[in-house]
Amino acid sequence: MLISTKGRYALRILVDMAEHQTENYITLQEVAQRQDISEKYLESIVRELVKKGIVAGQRGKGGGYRLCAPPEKINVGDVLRTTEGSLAPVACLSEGAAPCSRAAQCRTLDFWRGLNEVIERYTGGFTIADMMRKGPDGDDYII
Amino acid sequence: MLISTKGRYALRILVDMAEHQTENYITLQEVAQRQDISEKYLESIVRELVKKGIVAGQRGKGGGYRLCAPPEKINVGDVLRTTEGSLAPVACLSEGAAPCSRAAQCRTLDFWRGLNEVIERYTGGFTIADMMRKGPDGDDYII
DNA sequence: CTAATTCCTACTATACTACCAGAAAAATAT
DNA sequence: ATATTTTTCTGGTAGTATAGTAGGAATTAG
Repeated sequence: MLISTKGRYALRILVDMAEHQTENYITLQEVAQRQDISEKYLESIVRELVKKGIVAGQRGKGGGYRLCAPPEKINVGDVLRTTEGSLAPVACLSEGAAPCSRAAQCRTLDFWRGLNEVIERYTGGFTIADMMRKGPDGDDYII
Repeated sequence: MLISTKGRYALRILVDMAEHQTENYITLQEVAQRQDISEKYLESIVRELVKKGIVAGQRGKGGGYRLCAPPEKINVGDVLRTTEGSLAPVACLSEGAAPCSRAAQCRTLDFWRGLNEVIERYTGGFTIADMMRKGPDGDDYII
């Protein structure tokens, strides 16, 4: 499994926030309820997004979170790389991985590099805006 | 990480066997030594490849393993799906996964489906023959 | 001051990864 | 028949990662 729930939830959080943007901050409680995800778990995920500068947090009454950029500027590859650490399909292609001593003779390395590129290219070409419901108010169309 | 050592080793085993094919069976000991992988661990991986019909085992003296098809007919996607169970990037796209109750409203599902397809297409377009060294005898070119 | 909210540290249960050990079963050579 | 070589099978284990949970400190608004 390339992507854990952490990465999946991160995207859902960001799409949810993008669809419910106002001038005010959005609280985690709201998001957790709408998305039906444990608030405590969301907290740990959002904190990583804050660290990476994708969302900003504001403490205290009236506080919450807001996106740091418009949804069309938030790259899905960046988000997933934040939560997952790396999107590399194999360990030897992760950034900061120890170089493999067999690399020179490795018959499979080119294959893995190609797969890595395909994944990077696909995820890098998607934004949060691409995932938003394009309807008049962002709500679901219930028949 | 999409692919564990199991999947990576499986490919190395198959390429190794393809490059050292004769009329005889190839023993695990040989492969393990050449690839510098624990023989016991290889055993468990190869057994899965046998079950799937990718290689065939022969017990007893003179026994070992051989490929069931020529390398150009062994699809890398099939091999990896055997060892990894599934190549789906997220759980809800694995074959046999319980259908997600949020699927109808899911903003991210199309993204995941697209990623899944990109991965399937890439891995499905590669064979063991594509990974073999094309030199005269399959050995490494040292200098 | 009080309430609401993020931020931070630490813990836990479960599952998965990457193996290892030992023996049974089968085939071959002598 | 016996010894030898090989796969096949069962059952472990230490370490790491996943998916959370618990509790409280820090900060801000009213």
